[in-house]
Amino acid sequence: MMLSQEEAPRRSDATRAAILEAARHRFAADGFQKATIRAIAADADIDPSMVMRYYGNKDGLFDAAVDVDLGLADIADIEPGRLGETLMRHALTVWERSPTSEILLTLMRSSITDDRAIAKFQEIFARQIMPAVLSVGDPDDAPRRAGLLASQVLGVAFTRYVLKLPPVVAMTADQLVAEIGPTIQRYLTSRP
Amino acid sequence: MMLSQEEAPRRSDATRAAILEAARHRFAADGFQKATIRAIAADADIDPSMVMRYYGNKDGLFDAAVDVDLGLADIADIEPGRLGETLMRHALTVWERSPTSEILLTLMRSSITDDRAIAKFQEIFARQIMPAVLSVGDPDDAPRRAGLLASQVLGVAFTRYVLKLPPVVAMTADQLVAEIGPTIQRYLTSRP
DNA sequence: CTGGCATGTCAACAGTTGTTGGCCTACACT
DNA sequence: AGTGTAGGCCAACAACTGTTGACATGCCAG
Repeated sequence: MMLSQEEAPRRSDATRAAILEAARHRFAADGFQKATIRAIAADADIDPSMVMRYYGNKDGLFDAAVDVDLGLADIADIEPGRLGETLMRHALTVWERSPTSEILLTLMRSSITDDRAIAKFQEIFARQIMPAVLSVGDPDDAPRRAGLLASQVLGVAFTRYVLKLPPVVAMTADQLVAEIGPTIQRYLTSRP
Repeated sequence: MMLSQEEAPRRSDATRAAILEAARHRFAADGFQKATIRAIAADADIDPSMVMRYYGNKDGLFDAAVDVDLGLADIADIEPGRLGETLMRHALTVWERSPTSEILLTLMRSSITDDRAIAKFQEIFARQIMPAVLSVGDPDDAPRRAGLLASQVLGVAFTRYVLKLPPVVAMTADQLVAEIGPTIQRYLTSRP
């Protein structure tokens, strides 16, 4: 009995999910190259060939594992004067909450070595960050402001979660919001 | 006849240098994992076993290839009011001039996947950036200010040279200095 | 000239990788 | 109950990896 033309629940859904979760962990910890299908399969407690069956190849698995929603849809509702502060706090939350943080770490760790990850990052920038910035301030100037925003937010993420520079790690979320929030605010509202 | 106890010029110096240059290129382009000794040797037009002979193993080659001077020694000479502007321009220069830029790109591309690169980055931060920041402003507060500085400068490098986000790539050096210089200035002179 | 030694080449090793095909098992439908 | 099929496991493949050792070459000191 076919329930629907698509999205039919499969008996293997649990396995698929286990693979995906293990993949996210491994990719986040090791990056695309270093994360092996064998290790992912071992974490998920299944056979490596299962990964191939369900996701085709390693690239397919990566694409499936890396899909993220930054939650920037309703940026327009934020009080304009508190944009920087609010966005910075939101960024820290997103970066410190699984599974989103694992996906972002995965992309960062892999972008270093793989065009796949760079492409995905650019897609996230174009499809989530740019539209959000478009909804505040001068639309024509949105790319420049979005670029500046990304340079600061990703810089914090890189130094705090990848390089783990001691002073950046030591700062609390409140401190980071207080220090960097104003920067974000200035970038978002600056004129060309 | 032994000329000296160390640093004697060797007949293989040219080969060693060729290996190092090829290694820098490959590491910068591919990161530590993806860059293979065979590829590096092919670029340098020598046998892979030569790499092993002169640098021990892949780790040794990486250590030898990744050694950088950010040129921050005389930061104290900069006019205090123009610190941010001057440092931002200096950073862009360093990141766009070989071979320093290649080394930094190498570290960034590899830090994603390898603890070696992270350790080297932390060393550069501790030995070059921290001392520089120590020489301006309150020494007790230097780590925090250096951390903020690094988060913004590395963020620009990451979005401009690794992710190549179009708006960040499109900006000229002058534009970046004008936009981001004030941020650096504020971070360097801020109070805790 | 002749020996030794640094330099370089060649081939092969052992391990790991992504990937594939064959086979067994157990569920779901008639 | 019987059967087709999806789910899962095992073993193996070919390619590639870092690394090693044996052998050739040519420079330089004696």
